Amino acid sequence: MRQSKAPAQRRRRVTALDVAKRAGVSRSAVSRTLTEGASVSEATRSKVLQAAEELGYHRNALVRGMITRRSGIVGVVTGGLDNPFLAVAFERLSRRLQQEGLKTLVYSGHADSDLRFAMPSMIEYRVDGCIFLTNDISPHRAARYIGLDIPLVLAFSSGILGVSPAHQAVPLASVSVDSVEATRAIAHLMVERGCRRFAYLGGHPDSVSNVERRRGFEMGLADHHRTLTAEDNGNFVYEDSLGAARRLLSRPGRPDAIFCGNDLMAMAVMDVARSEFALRVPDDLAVAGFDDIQLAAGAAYSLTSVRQPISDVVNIAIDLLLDFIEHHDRPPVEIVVHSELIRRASTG
Amino acid sequence: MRQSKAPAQRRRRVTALDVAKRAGVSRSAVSRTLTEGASVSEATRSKVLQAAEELGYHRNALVRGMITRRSGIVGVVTGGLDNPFLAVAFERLSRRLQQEGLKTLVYSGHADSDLRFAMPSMIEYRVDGCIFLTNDISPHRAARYIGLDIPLVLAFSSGILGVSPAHQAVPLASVSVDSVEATRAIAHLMVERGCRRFAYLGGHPDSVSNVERRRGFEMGLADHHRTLTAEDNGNFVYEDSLGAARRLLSRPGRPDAIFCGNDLMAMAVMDVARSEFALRVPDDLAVAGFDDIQLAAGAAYSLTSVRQPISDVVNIAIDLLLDFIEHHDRPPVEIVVHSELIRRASTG
DNA sequence: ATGAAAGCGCTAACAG
DNA sequence: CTGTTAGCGCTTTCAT
Repeated sequence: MRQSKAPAQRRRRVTALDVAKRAGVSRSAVSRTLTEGASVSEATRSKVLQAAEELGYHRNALVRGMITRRSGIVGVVTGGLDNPFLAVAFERLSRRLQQEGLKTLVYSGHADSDLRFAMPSMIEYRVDGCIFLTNDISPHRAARYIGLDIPLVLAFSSGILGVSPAHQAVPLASVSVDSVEATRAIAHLMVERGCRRFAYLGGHPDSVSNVERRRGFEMGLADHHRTLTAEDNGNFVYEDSLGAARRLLSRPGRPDAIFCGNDLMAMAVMDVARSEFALRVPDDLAVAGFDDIQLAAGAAYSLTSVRQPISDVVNIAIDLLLDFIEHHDRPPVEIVVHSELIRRASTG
Repeated sequence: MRQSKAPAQRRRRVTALDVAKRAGVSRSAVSRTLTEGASVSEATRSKVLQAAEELGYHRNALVRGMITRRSGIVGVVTGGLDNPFLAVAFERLSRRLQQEGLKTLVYSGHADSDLRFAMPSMIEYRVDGCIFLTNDISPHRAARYIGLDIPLVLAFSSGILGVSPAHQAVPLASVSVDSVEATRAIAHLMVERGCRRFAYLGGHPDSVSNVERRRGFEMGLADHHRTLTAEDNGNFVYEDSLGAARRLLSRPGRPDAIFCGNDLMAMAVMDVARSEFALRVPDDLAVAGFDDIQLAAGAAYSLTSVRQPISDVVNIAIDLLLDFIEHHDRPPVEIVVHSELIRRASTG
């Protein structure tokens, strides 16, 4: 924590004792008045309230948290809010927490390496619980958070699903989206449309979501005895995907169908295909993405995508977390919600 | 704050005293070891460190904050992270704070009404300072935060500029972007292109940014003796702007140039114009936006826009805040940074 | 350089 | 219903 060298010269804030004196009651009376469901007479209550108002008293939640062993703070670990999908999810998440009377303490870290510092810092601030809002956490990293004795829920990322058999199952609570069914359907869509050369443009190779999305697509191809003919990596971001798209489209045996690990990458593919290769979508190239971000529905892209039920995931994750906070010993559960394929013009 | 009815049954965490006992030293020794620049012998230091490691000790930042009167927490009040521009700014902001060793406590609120609860809650958690990351705070609301005795900086929103003369100047520290010059240039661009009927599609009518952006555009028109012929509101979001675009484009005397208060709205206009009115951009309709979000550069829109120097604003705002935190009595300053017009195909 | 002791502001347990 | 009395876990004088 950043501490000044010079002693803090900040004006002392009004304390409960100040209020008590002014109201002519005891500290406890003040405390009780401000505590939901404590027994205080109406007379005392109003005296306290008035004194508090006059003095501009705000009770110190830090101290309160120390005593009650409940800080009222939930840590949210996330990375890449420049991804619109995560940004929307984060917005929903923090709103819901707020609604529950909880504060949101953010830790943003991109790579696994950053995330190493996330938990210690959360523990120092004695968060009541923690939510991981990211789809690029690796199972390996996730495994480190077990037994930290802090309620923890993974949102949009499952602890065990889609992981290579070599990995141990990771008993972390999580709420994830089943992407296999929908991405499989995308492959079917493309095959039935007559596409012949299929490419996958992915993100961080060993992230659970990437692995799963790719797998679903491949399964769908396999259903029709097809396979991936090309693959590249756009790191889940628009910029990097421009180059990847160029590589993909410059290959001999250019793909006529590209499934992308998220919408941003799909949009990059469409932009490059249309403007640099004069390809028509979907006639020359079918494209599909994942996330169904807002602009995917717009006429410019009209992108076939997979919609994740953001609110559902967020709400379930929080319900789970709240339950963990109340009952510290609940065994972790893995919840999977379904995604929805949204067919649009980009796949015909 | 959410408090359980049942007493917290959470396992007691390791305390400094536990560590002290194990290391065979006093609490103070532990405290010193963990405090930057305190005098401890190397021998003591390592004993403490080892004991702490073995016990899994994490010092309680809440308590520390209570004593030092420095929580190490900065409150960030923001609304609408579904706006990609703000999401990116938020990401940058929280990263920089992290880098400074500070924690980020978020409050998300959309309307002014929500924001009413922001500050009390920040004060309860004894944040060291507060940053307002929003461009739709009204001066009226901003005025309420003066004299709260908490370091406060407005980012992307100025306290006094662009406000009707009726409003008093508001002495709040702020870092804002000068939009007038660039939006004025947009008007010039459109006029010189031969456009004749100019519309403005705006956001929350009395937000400072909306007022300013519109004003700059009007000034630019006035420079050529033109005026706005139409105006509508899309609330700074894509969805709402679809309807607004339809209204605007259905009018008799359809505009042939539309300047939008942000890129999302401009994209909605382009989508509607192309797909529903068969208009070509820029030939039949010139469009420009504001923010220069990532997809504005993409081939699909190639949108003329105004780039705000996000990192600069964020960094300056934090520098300012840190300074306020150290020197509580600094007079508030208003810093204005320049924006940059990015010309793209949407205006020819 | 180190330990003892005194709080920080609050809640909780206990008598009344 | 109320006030008194203990702490919560830590930093910080103050002696040593």
